Amino acid sequence: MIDTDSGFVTVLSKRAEAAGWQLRHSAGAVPSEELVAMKLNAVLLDPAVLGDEGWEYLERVCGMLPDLGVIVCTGRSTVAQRVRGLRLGVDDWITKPCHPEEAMARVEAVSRRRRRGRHEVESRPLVAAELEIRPDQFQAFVSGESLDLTKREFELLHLLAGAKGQVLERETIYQRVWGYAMAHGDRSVDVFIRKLRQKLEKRSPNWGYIHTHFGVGYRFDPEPADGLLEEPLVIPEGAPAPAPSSQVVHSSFTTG
Amino acid sequence: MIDTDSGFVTVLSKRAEAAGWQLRHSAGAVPSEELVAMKLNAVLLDPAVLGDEGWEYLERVCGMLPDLGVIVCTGRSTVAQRVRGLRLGVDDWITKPCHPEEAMARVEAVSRRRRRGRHEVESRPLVAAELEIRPDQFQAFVSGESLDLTKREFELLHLLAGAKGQVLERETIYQRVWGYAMAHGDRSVDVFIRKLRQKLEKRSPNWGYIHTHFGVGYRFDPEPADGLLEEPLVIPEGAPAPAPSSQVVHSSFTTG
DNA sequence: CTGACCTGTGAAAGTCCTGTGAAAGCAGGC
DNA sequence: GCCTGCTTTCACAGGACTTTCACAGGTCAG
Repeated sequence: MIDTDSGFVTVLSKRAEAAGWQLRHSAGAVPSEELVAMKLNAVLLDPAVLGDEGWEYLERVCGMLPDLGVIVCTGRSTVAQRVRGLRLGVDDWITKPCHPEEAMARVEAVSRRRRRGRHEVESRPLVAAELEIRPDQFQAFVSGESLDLTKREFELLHLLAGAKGQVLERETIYQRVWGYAMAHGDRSVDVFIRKLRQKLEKRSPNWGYIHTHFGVGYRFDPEPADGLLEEPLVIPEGAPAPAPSSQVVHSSFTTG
Repeated sequence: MIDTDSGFVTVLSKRAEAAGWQLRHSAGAVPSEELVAMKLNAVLLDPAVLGDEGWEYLERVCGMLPDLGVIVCTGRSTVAQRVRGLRLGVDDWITKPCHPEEAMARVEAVSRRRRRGRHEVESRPLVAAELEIRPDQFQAFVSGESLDLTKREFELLHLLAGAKGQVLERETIYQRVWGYAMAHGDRSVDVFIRKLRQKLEKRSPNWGYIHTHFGVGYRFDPEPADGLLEEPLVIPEGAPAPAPSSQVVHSSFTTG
């Protein structure tokens, strides 16, 4: 909650506590990195306390944290202002003075819809080919042996595997693993994909798990690595070799 | 939209149309099965028109269609009523009279959050003859085999197939796939059409999918390739294939 | 039938994307 | 404070994909 109206803050704090919510309060703008770190469901703020920076701040927060619920609660406003805010990414706009119970209910409504889409498959083990992913251990295994994934690596793998078969765009991946919007030109996702591929191949060399979709993103789908040609490829002359799939780049083998 | 206030309905209908939305209107309760069938993003309703059934209806709809955005727009109400509604599953509660632009913005905000949660890539698979187009994979398949389309190729095919039967002009195609206006004399669309035809014929030789309309553009419409193909093309001289009706040019065969 | 115009085609030139190795930041533990 | 392991950033090289071009073949109006 970002507001300076101490009466309103106090009342809401009490109700929130009574409802079992965790509420943090600030009297001024909170950098979006800190908002990320707090792992909030939603933020309730009065942009008036930010002065001229209000709109800018709203835009920044909504842009960088598209998954965060944003509720504006402020004094008198024009239709144009409200529309501008809502278009900007604000989820609900309440006018002060407002009944704390209604504010609570609206925060709840926004959070509810936000949660709804979230993947519920949080803690169930996931199996794909030789790979076993155990969210409860933050680790993946191949025939009992750990891949020694770091936290980020694991989250990335978990996300991809959870959306098996679907192409996920870099922005989406970043947004869901890192928790905020990807900066233009950021290559972190690529780097982590490489690390994952390395570790995956080390323990499970005969499978390709992560596929690249050029210009789009990545897709998780275990496939036997048939790169190890069992047949000494004899191709009828005249017939051009079966074009290796042009777009889908199979996880390459680290040939050094 | 479920409301009886014809003025409000009319105004909103116009704005919705202008914004490119599809709006359906009813003056009374719509069974939830029908709501499902309509594949709505959101429903905007005034429970007052449902009389005593209002609450019951709201509860039923919110309960049965948790993924549907529900916005109540009604006359004077108490805090208790609004809180009850929001707790019940309503996503936003607007008080009449309200500015139509604000209503639009709030519907948009609810839909946005709804979509965001699902991280949904628009639309489900599309099937035409032997062809299956899967937006979630940025790829098209014929009997399970991928066509290995690149991003652009896929988008082009997706656009054409989505407008099945309709002739699309080059300018339109370019605008929708490339995202900006086509420069005069640009042949990119033609080139990509050729690539698509090649890949389509490779996997599905007995169907013609993309048709050229001379001087106009292209049209997607699967047609069995006139059985002539099974014969080792011996065509009676002088008499070419059955006279192409009007100006429709059949996709040519790559004879080298 | 002829000329102007449009589309199909193959290939070269150009652009942008991804994989990669390594160095530079950071945070936590000893 | 130093070390260690993790994350982020950087620059570069090889490729995949796009765009462009010139020409050939087809289509239409007169």
